[in-house]
Amino acid sequence: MPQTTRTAIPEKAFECTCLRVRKAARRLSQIYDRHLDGSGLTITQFSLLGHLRAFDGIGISALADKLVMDASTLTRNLRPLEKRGLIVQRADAADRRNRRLSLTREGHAAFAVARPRWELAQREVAAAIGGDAGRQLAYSLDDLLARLPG
Amino acid sequence: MPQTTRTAIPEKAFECTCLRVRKAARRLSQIYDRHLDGSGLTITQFSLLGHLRAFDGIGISALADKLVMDASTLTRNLRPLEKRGLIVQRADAADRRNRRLSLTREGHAAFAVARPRWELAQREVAAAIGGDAGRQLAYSLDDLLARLPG
DNA sequence: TGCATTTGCCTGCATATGCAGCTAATAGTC
DNA sequence: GACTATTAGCTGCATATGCAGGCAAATGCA
Repeated sequence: MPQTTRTAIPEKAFECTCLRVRKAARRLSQIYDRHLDGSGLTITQFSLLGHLRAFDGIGISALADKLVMDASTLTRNLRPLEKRGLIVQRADAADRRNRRLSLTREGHAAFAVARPRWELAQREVAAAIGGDAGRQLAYSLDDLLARLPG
Repeated sequence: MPQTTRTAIPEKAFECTCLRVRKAARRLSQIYDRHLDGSGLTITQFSLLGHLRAFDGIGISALADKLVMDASTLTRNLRPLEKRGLIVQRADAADRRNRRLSLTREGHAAFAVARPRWELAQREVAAAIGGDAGRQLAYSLDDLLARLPG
């Protein structure tokens, strides 16, 4: 069937891995943020506090690496949290370029308040996609990140 | 081994599906944007032009749905493209609330210039994660989006 | 010690993201 | 036709994102 349409208009747009992942990220962020609504934290901020809880005293660059995020973005994302007193940064005595990040008591409290809401989001997503698929997806994404270093 | 550490500091932060997908999205966006550097388009803008190419005359809301994106975000993302003359919007004659989006000749040209660069990024990622894993990931993400409607 | 390099972080700029709330235009009902 | 409800899109606000380029502290080397 040669050239039935000269200017072919495909029903579907091209397949793009990046777009797919970004769409999923937007949908998931929306779901998590809705669950966190009322906790005073976005999912970005919750993840941040969670990391500071696990890696107390970590510096900006090291944390940015863990989050696969530009250090300048992290600097700015920390600002509202610091202004609200949820985190503190102090210069490292040994190397004053380093800014050691820590949760305050209020930061721990905010995380604790948000955590059950986060768990509901986590469970909702796991239920929707299925346990096996969820584990498979987690593995795939970790593998992707491992194979595509910055 | 009871209570070796009272204040347990886990070596790893919590497992969060949302964070994982967002990290992957950031890494992939970085890779695609670097490949597109010099084309004058970001991967966001390239995807947008690609969709307008496939869905000529589509409205803001319908396109936002396809992109899993808030309509207000899309409105703003279109602005720089319109200012540069890559797209046009005209009110639908039949329903003047609708703003029909189209690529201009310059928009088609910009897409054509960027496309081979995008293909390189696409191939680089596919090579890094492997063909089977790539298809599996695409399936998983499409399934996730289908199971988690807005 | 002095100087070049590297490292850690920040700022300026531009774009990306979504929610709440708004206006304009249409559709539905009587 | 008039009133109401719905729909499409935009604006204000706040946060999220990364690159280029800057500054200051530390390091390496002569």
